[in-house]
Amino acid sequence: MQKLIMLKKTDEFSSVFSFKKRFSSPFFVVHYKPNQAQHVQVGFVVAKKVAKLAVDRNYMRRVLREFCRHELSATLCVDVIIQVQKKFENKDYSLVNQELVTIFNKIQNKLSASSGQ
RNA sequence: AAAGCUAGCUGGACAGUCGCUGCCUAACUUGUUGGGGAGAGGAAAGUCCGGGCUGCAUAGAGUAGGAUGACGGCUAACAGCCGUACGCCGUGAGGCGAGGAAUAGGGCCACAGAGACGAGUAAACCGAAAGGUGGACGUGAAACGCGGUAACCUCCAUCUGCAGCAAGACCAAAUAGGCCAGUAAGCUAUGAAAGUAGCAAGGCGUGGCUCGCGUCACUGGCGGGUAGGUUGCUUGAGCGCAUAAGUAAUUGUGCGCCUAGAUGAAUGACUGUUACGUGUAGUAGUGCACGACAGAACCCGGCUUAUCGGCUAGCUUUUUAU
Repeated sequence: MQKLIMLKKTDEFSSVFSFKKRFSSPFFVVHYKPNQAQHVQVGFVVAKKVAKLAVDRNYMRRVLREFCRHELSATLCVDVIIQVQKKFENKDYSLVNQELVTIFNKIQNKLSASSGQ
């Protein structure tokens, strides 16, 4: 299993944002940008506006990390930023998981379509 | 038994699957794998006080500014804690209290009252009048009196440099820029080669030409320093037990223990069994939900704020029984 690579620099974040491709759902906005590296790179944005307490923000980050580690295939060469729009808790877990799965399927389809052209 | 007061403890348990961050250890392909072990709190929070630590500043003294304010003690220090006294609240166990000086000085004193910190109303008296003397009754917490207020300034006593781990220290790529030194190549002779000798000495500008100067290029070196990395970074005013001194806070002695160290930031997610509590359905067995406040960021001592409950100890009041 490949180790999850995180986006860190402000430059990396803003380059993904300025690519202006995204999918949204009730809980998330997912920005993405194909990259040259042979693996997925992810970044999370959990604003203080979404959840005031540090505990809640940490929980959401951990759940997102968990999802990326399990579900993202290593062959997907793309930079992704998951931005949380709405606070979610433990009871929302299955719903959150579903949303992320559908979003990443969309991204996969889009990418394979564009590479096929 | 009920209702309370104070102090302390606790912050469900076990197992499985998939992971994360340090540490120890073994192997080799030197960053991977295997094994072992560790990994949030009583408030980690607010950043309100006080220290340690680090850098800068600093002869000494004073002023300004800031903080504190019964008395005595504890402490590294404090606005903390302990004891005593005083005031208020409570039947009581107990709780609360920024509490020195008003004869150093300034300011302020609502409503009522003529007048509120300096003034003057009525009667009466003086006077031709203007006005003056006079100070009752009443109001009010207080009416010239060693009045109140210092939680208004102030005075007195004591303390007080400034900044903070993004402190500070070290290593240091690329690019640009700084300083210093230098000019490659080539040709000829000799020699087996190494080498030696001689010629020649980068481009552009200045100039008739040479030297020189400037600039560019290249080579080498030096120093600053960015990204990044290492360190600071967890063994400490440390924790537990026993014992001695002390009313106590606390301190001494002995023995034992090692208990997170991340850095765009690990400590997680899911599942099962089970304990406890609450709600709900039911006659019941039982079923179904829900699980307080909240996440380390250099480290300690406090304070304040948030918090579903549970347990332990001491004490108080009321009722009942003996």
